[in-house]
Amino acid sequence: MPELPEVETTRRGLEPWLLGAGVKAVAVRERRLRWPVPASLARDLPGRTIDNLARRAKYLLLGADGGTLIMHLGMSGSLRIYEGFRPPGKHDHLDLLLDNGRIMRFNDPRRFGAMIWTRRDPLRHALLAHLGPEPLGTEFDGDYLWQRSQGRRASVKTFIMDGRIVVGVGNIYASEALYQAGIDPRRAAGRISRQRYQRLAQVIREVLQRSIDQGGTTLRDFTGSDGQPGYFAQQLNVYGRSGEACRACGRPIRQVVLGQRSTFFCPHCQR
DNA sequence: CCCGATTCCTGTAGGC
DNA sequence: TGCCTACAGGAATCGG
Repeated sequence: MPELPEVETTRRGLEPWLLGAGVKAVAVRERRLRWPVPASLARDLPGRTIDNLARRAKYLLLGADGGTLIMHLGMSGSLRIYEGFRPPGKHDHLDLLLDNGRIMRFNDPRRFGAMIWTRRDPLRHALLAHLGPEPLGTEFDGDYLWQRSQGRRASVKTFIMDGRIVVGVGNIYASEALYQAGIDPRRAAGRISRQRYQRLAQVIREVLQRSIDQGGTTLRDFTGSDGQPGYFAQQLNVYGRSGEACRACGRPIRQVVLGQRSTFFCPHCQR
């Protein structure tokens, strides 16, 4: 499931093929994604040249002559580059046909992904306007987290997964970061010291950066834009390891549900 | 504002 | 082996 490292891996993989390419056509085979794919996309995008591929949170922003295709991979989406014609397979919902002979193809079995076309500043789009800071950016640090946590009674895990607080920390990395920081994920966000938030902010950055360096996490089916899996799964300490031994203390990893999401932690190492 | 529950969807895993 | 059900999750949205 694509979290920030997987989206960044995809961005880096796509960028060299897309920058400078002209869009010849858009083929939409399935409009029913998270929101309906707008008909204006197939009209407005062809004829434009792609001049930017940025990431904000888990959104990819494909800029073309002042317009932007806002893309989200949802939880099962992937974007790949193919050379020349290739028959579309199941769940291949959308193609951009490029004038360099390549195709950018969006595949998304669960259709939680999104393709949105805007001619305005994408950062002002309702979906992006109220997002919190990037975890790898300069605004994000322990003091910021601690400030925002004051008075909050929801669990710290739910807190760091809230995109209005900080973006890009999904279910896997939330469990991993809290393990690294030694914090019980069930603890109320507002009852954690400033000092521990310093540590938490630091490990959030570290775990995301390390995963990007490994090409992301492939649990089941994530592949980068070249079809290669990511290798970070081998470094997961708690996620998906319910009942297995904690790598630090040997006691069994526990699984609970927080905010309707499975949560993994070591009750001994995390308090 | 804050917070938890519900919702979208399909592939896969587990039970029988 | 095959059928059926439960579960997984990003994040918008709703209800309290």
